[in-house]
Amino acid sequence: MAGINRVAAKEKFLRFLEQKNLRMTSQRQVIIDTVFSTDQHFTAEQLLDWARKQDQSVSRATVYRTLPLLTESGLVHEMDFGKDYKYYDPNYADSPNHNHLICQDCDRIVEFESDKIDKLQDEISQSLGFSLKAQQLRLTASCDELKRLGACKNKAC
Amino acid sequence: MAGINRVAAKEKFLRFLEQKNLRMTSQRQVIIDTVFSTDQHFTAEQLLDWARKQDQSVSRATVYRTLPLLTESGLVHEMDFGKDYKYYDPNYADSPNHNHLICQDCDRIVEFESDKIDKLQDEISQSLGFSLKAQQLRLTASCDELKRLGACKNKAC
DNA sequence: GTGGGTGCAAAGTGTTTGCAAGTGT
DNA sequence: ACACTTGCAAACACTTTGCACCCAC
Repeated sequence: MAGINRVAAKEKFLRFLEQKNLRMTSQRQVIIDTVFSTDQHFTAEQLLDWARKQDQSVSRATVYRTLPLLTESGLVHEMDFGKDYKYYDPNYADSPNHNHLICQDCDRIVEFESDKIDKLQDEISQSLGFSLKAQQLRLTASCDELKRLGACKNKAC
Repeated sequence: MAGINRVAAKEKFLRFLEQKNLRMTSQRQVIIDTVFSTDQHFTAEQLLDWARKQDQSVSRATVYRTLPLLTESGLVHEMDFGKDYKYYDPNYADSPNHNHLICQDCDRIVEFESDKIDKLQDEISQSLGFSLKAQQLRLTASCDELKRLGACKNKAC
């Protein structure tokens, strides 16, 4: 499903820039092209690599300066997967409420949604006297396939 | 409820050290005393401050070297609240399954538990082919009291 | 006595920023 | 033209580490 709403996302980002009186530059173009042509989670450094394959002139500084714009526009979310660097998730344009399961065996990240959990989160927030604004649910799990077969179809198992 | 299981936690940590052939030193003593006499979340730097009030000789290096031991022992959990530094939560000894709601208005952190959510998380992991090992749920919310009264009984509202 | 522990300061690592030059509108 | 942007490299902030001395067992 890589970048199924790529065009829509890019347009939305353009509107975001306009509304904040910011400019579309060739570097930003390359960066958002890169971001919205994948559905993988990525780090700043990965994004820099990818973008540079398309345009050598993109600098680390510009990547780091563009990422906050992307998160502020809501098209990309900053994620913590327990590592020392931030991950960015470009799939919130398509599925604004999704959650993550990280396999501790193979580092695979599975995205999932659950209306039931969403509902419970809302109820809990209300009962504590708050209005829910955002949520982040991260499950860490181990791969049944690995345990059963001694290997799974992913990376490092 | 600050440190209700303080003694138990300290004993458990002692056993953890023994089992790994590590030693109890006066600095470690001070650090764990400090950790288990609060139920607040804290940063490394805060812990250093607190510990130094009790014993000037505790160094930043020792704090940073002790924290991984505390997390490895399971008595303290490393938390990400979206800041640039790690937070540590000493309440997992008492409530191993709790979750967090962070108020975006006043930065208050509320801990809560939910059997229903725990159960759903297990079901979802199973259905995806994994066995749940750990979970982290973080709700970001805004304070109803603030909205209604223009102020809430906490810090910065 | 020996192997782990400590404090100090230097080194790391991911990220941010000041500056002078460049560029979209 | 003006204000926003860029690349570069230096600066940052938090955390980790090498080393010589110290101390718990």
